[in-house]
Amino acid sequence: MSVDEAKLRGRWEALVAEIEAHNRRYYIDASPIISDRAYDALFRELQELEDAHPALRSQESPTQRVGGLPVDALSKFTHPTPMLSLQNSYDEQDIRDFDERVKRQLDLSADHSVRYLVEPKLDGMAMELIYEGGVLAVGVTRGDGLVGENVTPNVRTIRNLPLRLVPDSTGEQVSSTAGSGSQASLFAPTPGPQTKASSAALPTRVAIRGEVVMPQDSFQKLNERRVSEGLEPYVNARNSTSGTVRNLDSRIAAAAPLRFYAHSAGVCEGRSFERHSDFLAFADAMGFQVPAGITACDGIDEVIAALAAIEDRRASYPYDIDGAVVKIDDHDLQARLGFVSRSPRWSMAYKYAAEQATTRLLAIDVQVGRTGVLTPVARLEPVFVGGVVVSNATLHNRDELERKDIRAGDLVVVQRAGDVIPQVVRPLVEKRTGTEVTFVFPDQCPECRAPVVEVEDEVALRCANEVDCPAQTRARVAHFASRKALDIEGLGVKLVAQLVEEGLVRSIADLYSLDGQRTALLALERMAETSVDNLLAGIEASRSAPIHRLLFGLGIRFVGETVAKRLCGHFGSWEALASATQEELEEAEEVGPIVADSLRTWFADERNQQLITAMSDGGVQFPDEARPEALPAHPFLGKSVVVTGTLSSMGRSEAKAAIEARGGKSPGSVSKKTDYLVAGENAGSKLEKARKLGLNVLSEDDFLQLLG
DNA sequence: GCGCTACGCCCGTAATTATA
DNA sequence: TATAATTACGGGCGTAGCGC
Repeated sequence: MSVDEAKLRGRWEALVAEIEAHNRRYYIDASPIISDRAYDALFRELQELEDAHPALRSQESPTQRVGGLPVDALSKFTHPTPMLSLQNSYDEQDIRDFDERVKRQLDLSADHSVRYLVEPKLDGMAMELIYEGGVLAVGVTRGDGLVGENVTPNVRTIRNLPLRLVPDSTGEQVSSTAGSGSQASLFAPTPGPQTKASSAALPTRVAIRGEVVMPQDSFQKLNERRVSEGLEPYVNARNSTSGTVRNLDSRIAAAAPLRFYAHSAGVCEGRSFERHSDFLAFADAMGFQVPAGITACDGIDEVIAALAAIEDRRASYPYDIDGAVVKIDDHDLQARLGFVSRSPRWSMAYKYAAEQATTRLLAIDVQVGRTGVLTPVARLEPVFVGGVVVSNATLHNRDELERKDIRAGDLVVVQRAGDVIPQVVRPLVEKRTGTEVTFVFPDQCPECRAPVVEVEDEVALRCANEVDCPAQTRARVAHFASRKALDIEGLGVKLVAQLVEEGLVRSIADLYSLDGQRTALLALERMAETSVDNLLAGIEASRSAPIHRLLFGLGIRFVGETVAKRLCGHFGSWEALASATQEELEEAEEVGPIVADSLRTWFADERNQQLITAMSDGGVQFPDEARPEALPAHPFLGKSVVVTGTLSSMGRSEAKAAIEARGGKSPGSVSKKTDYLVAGENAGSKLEKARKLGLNVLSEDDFLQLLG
């Protein structure tokens, strides 16, 4: 590098650092120390410098916050570690139950005080930001929790997040958000972790998770602007946020008042935290905005007080909140509690009661689902509640309908449960006029007129015509094509309905012979060359889908996403699964007699065997499956690791848990299927047997090393 | 009995493509 | 070129029933 270049680079660095520092003061601390004009001058100088010397421009420059050229499409991005959701609670008792469960699982006495953090729960869009070498590399939406969408260009335009991690040298001036009011900040009484955080090393790779929101006042201004430009105002902030973040033109995102608030970490390499509060202090020190009002609590009584305090101050926050989150602060305790399927055991969301409204129930319709279940649906006089206009709501089933005594013509109370799903709470019986009509559940399928059957001890009523009912076929095919199943792009409910209506598709297998039906496809409504190509490409891509998606997509009763993964992980191949006996099926985790019976019955049915053959003939590959995809690669993934003898560093059940957490199994005895034997002190016959079988024997040290 | 999964359902927004 | 239709995706719940 020449002297001149070094000088330019130095000036660039200085400008970037200064502008970002001002950004932080303006957007996070709300205490700017220079005028807008002075700021603009700095910004212009940086832009001119970069225009004159494009080599200087990089993605961490504040000039990148104004948005760049539109992209063609959003790409998928796999989260380094899955983004889970939280278990919900709705009242004090739920929270106390949570505390008791935590103590029981941790073997703590009932009077022990666990240290919790209580944080406001922002109502926006979940986001993961991945920083590599301290620079923002990727922003990704939650998606299905495993794979989200890469929205990096849009995320870069969010003003109150750092494009690169810079330890905060000013030290004490943190987390003084506008609207924080009198509530003590988490960081104020405990300055300890924060100095520690800013002095320690930057992680080499870290995923910062949080929520993207539009503050209420900015949202209103945005709408005023839209109205003055002759555009329709947006209906609510959350959906606008979602739409903006997923916009293909990042200049749109740059013009929108998006803000990011950090709340937790995903993957974190090269840095660890003892407590969640340490992480929050670290995030704060690195230039992230952390929601105001986070409170550390000793014991559940303080938690309940903190929840009440946040609810009292709900209206004073600059953004919408829909509840609060309770987390165990200590990371060791978190690790000991672990996870259930999609949510951690060490955290709980506390959700506020939903806003309610009154409206007229116009009619009750019946829908037929893919399993033939008949579901009554309320058609409502449209009413604005909880930020949206509600006109439909599920009534679940006949029993529910009778229990609530809901009649067509009733005035009813409606809410959005959890602020999302419309729900009919109750009828206003006192407002009845006598013209309301009690709903009589049909005894024929509303779609195909087949008889409706009732199974003893089951609430649901079903259409008996499993094979030919068009409603069931439509729902089955749509389910097969849906995101969590085969994820066939371009095949939505409307197109499925057309395909079924025209007789082009009578079963899932027919999808795989559509290649030869171009002419027929082109004749369908709204289908021209492009759409047909897209559809066929989507179907082609699904031919090599992993078998757990296929299994889930088939819609076998009791086999959902989770169980399908378990089964495929357990059996490894389609053939093994299809030929498994009742007993073999029950050996798989989470599979009991009912699920096993459902599977065996399904595979034994000749029509289903023909279906599989037809799919296979249509080019579906049914590839073998090595491992559940949710877990990161690890030597124990999919392996059977037996522990014997006494380990000095942990108990046997802990060792088993550690193995299982990494995707392995830990049965009690050695067989030729065993991959590793961990031999502790005083190992006996199992060690002998393992040696005889020539298995891998690990010492405790080897084991700990492999655990990582 | 508790905890968890399966299943079904809803609304708003942006993008995309067909069609008028 | 403008409009309409369709898809995808973001936001999760309530209820039933299985597994442990």
